[in-house]
Amino acid sequence: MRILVIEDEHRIAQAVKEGMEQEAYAVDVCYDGADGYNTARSDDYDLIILDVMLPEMDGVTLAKQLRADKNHTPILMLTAKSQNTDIVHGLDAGADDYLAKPFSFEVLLARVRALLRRPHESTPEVLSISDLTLDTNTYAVRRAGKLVRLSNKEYALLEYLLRNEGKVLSKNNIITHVWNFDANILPNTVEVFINLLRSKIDKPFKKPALIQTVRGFGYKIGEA
Amino acid sequence: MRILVIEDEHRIAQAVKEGMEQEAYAVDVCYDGADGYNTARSDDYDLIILDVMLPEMDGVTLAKQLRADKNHTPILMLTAKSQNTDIVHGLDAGADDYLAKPFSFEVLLARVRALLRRPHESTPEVLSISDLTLDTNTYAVRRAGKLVRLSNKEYALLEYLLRNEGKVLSKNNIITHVWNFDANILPNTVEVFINLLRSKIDKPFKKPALIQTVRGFGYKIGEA
DNA sequence: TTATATTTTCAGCTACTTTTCAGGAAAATA
DNA sequence: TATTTTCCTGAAAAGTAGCTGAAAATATAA
Repeated sequence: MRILVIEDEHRIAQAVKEGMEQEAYAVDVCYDGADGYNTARSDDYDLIILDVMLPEMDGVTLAKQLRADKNHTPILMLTAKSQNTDIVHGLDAGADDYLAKPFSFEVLLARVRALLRRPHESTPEVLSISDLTLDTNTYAVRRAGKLVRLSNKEYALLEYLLRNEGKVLSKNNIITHVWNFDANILPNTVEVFINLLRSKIDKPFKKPALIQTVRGFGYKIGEA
Repeated sequence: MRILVIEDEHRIAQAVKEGMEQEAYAVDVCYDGADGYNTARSDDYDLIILDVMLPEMDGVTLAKQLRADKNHTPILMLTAKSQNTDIVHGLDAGADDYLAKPFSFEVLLARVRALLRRPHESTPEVLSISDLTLDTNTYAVRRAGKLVRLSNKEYALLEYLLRNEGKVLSKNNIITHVWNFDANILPNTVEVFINLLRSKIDKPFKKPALIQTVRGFGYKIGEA
């Protein structure tokens, strides 16, 4: 899950970025509206967290522009304490929810999850396929009932695969979604992590492998 | 446990804040209704203490608004002595309890405790797991029957872990819940307090440790 | 005040994670 | 069959998370 944060207060941007990364989201940050608009346009984000007050281009204009471009990425708008009129403009402009500053990280996280859930309406807390389960609450991953210990990146990769079950994901797609777009990662790193995952959830089990290579295109998770 | 106090009389607000912090609650204060509404909306509090008479937005309206937003945080409403009609309006608007000014701190504390207990209805006053117990009334913590002395923060941390038994809590999550959201605390401080707790409730006992590290994700309390 | 306890930061250490590298295997193409 | 491309994989290198003893800062008590 990739999130774009457009916020000129570095302190807040940084806090949001770090917190979200902790939760295994890939986060990019832009510090002004114009930059944010371009980045949002040229990249495929799952959510945009957008401050109203921004240099270069304000949040309301930015949201309007994106919607005019037929970009439907969910937008969570941040408003300063007493800019209640902004809220109206914001929702008007196409934002999907708003949050007044200062906010707690927990609330932000709850809203983000709600927005990310929305399209599928009822994303369950436990993702699963065949006898593999991933519990987003406890971060516990099991295959055939056996608990499997995964590192943060391994977990993020598996979660991304599971959320796109059956779909073939290219290495670049995986890099941009599991890592940040400004992360300078070789495609081979994805191969290595696929390998790590396989050696933990596929190889030890005498069962049909769940992670498939689709030569020339990427990887997918699925049965058979 | 995080409490929001919305009260324009600084003297009272201050007294409540200090008293509650003494009792190991994390307290934030807002001095007018609009500010209070936004803060309550954007933050995940466990209880709101709300004055009826407020500048910008009165308490009854505020409570109604929150309930309309589907915010179910318990509300304890403060009314001036002879505003008995307010009480009716207040409870009508969604307040869970009320208290007439002037009140003694002890009474306030008792009500707060009652309200914090209520949501789960059957939330016991004694939290426990395995042979560890934490009595929210007396603040007594025991492991294997032995009384363990904890400092304020240690207690708050343990209580938070116990109230989320089995769930993995990230360091950021812990910081926002056990400290105030505007607290500038290094993640390492959490590590240090986990260490302090362990040295009091886990290490001295030749038993399986209760506090678990989930590397890359956070901590949880639970058996095995 | 001085002493005492609590809270917070700091610095060093260890183990684990992440990333790169280099060579080899497998599949596709000529 | 040789060549090219893509992927796999073991191992080295670089980077990071978490633990801990101790010091510094802060709060509380005597």
